[in-house]
Amino acid sequence: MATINDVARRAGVSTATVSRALNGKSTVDPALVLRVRAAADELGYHPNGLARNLRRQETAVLALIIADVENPFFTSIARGVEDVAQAQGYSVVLCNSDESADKERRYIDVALQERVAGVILSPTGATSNVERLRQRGTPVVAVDRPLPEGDQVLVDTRLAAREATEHLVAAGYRRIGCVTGPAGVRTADDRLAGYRDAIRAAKRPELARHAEYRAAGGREATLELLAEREPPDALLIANSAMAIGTLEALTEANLRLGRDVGVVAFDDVPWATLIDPPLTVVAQPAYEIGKQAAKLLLGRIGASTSAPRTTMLAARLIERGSTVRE
Amino acid sequence: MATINDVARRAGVSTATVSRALNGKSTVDPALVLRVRAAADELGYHPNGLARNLRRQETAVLALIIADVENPFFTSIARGVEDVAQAQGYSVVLCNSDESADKERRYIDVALQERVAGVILSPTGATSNVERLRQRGTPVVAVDRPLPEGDQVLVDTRLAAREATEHLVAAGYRRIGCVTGPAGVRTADDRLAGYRDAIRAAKRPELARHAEYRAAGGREATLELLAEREPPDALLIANSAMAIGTLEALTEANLRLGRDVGVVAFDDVPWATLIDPPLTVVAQPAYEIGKQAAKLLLGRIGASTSAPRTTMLAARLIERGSTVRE
DNA sequence: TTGTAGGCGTTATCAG
DNA sequence: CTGATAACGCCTACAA
Repeated sequence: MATINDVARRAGVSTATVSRALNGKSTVDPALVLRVRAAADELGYHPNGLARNLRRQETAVLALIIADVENPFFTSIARGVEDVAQAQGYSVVLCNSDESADKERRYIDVALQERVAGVILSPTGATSNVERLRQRGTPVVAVDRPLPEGDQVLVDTRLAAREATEHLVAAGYRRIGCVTGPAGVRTADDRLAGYRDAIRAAKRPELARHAEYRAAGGREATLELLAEREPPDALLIANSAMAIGTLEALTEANLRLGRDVGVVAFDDVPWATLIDPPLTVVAQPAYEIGKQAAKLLLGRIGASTSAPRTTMLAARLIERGSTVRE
Repeated sequence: MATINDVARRAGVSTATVSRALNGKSTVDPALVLRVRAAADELGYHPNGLARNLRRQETAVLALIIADVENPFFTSIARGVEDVAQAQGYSVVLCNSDESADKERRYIDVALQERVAGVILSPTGATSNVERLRQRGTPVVAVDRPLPEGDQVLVDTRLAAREATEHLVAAGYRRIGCVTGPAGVRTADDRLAGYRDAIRAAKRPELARHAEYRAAGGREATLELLAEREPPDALLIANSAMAIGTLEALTEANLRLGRDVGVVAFDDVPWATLIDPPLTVVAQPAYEIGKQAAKLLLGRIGASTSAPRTTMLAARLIERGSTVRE
């Protein structure tokens, strides 16, 4: 495998000149630049990034640690991050923590060892993981879920849940239930809190269940609620994967969407308009979250630290047929 | 930032001993191991992966370059790769080539520079990109699309398209159309070829369109076909994103799925059973593709080269209501 | 403008 | 069993 030495020998110059020529330093004789380039091409030379980074003490790589690669919400964030990072010459390494604090810790260790320039993550909640990054001085930005005293890009999800519930009240539903994610996951707790805010203000009974952020979780929680003595006639569902389970459950129970049971779900998915009636959703600006987080992170890299910054984005309720009673 | 030297000094031993102790070499006095560990903890020492890899001339990192992070087919592959890689102590770096040969080249350059242990990719078709990896001796495995004379894990997508089309014929549809991906993308061409195989055998008219592998592409191609003087009464759609566009187009045109226009789409998506009638699909074993590819790649790493291997997996037609005429 | 040489942090080799 | 030392490949003062 060709090294800078081989190129230098072949071009009849020193390694210093090769380095300068290939890195576009202006102080090199154009004729030499040509000779070096030719030699490099002939040898199929690719600079060794490991050596380069070791020397420079920096890597143009960002780590993005998300809770679920199969969740469109997170892949949208990924694209936002990627687009901004690419434009600035950074690569993005995508890691899947799978909602597990342990996997998160492992990936943070990798990030630490590989000396990435910065980390964006949706924290599982184990703050000790993030603490290690901070100790080392690696910039961190949290997305989707808060990070105490850290940079973060969030959605006001409690407010969004409250508005979505108020919408159900206004649409004439009387017994409104909520299926949210696992207790302890901050977005799940916040959405539940927002639901409660609205329910109490409207003086309605509370009907809530925690479940895994997956279709199976949504399905079971929904079936449980439907089996109550006084079942709900509307549901707020905390993410799109769970919504799939909920819709399955309603079909099984022979309940008509909208007419029998109104449904609002978090996250605007491409298939929301394909079902009948179309699904009312709380659209989160996922791509924008990714962009903002990447910008914030890149701003932190190589800059002196300053006070933590929180960017709060708004979600948007998109009313469709699934919350129309008649 | 603490280095191995700091730890050595603090523990009162040499750097060599620190290295041996932390890497679990058996030939170290247990008492020293304890002292070293303590010193490392106190200093918050994380070994520098760059230096380590530079020294060892190897990295426990795989690059996975896929055409679209937002396509569930590819994220499923990613999980398959990840699960196998994790179990063997490898990390996976996910890169999004976005169906662009240029981005693909850039990511391959990064992989080359960072000296990853191996690469898994869905080739865009520009074989020159892969050639660079080969020259350097970096193992490569192609997924989803073929790589001339290389290791690959593929689905017999031509056969699958043929069977899906035959299913439409058997279901009683008469004018069967096809919406496939961009010309030049191998899966798109193969699915079109499979469609043609069946159409010719059945002596039916051919009605095909190429489009982008996205909802907008599917929508437009479908509208075009529907605007023909003799429009199709059934469609084979080459991926799930395009299927969304197709279903939108049918709704706009007031055509009932199944009864008026039968539809089969590639890739089994979670929402396939939520629409009415449920969508007939060609299910590809995406997770399995990822697993097989990772196993194949890991087998190549550090092993002597041998003849290229092709693993061909089968897709499975799942018949649902969207291909029932009455 | 070019070359020489030292060092980034680690691990492997070779003595002791 | 432990320690000194030489690389790994690159970049960048400093010197010429």
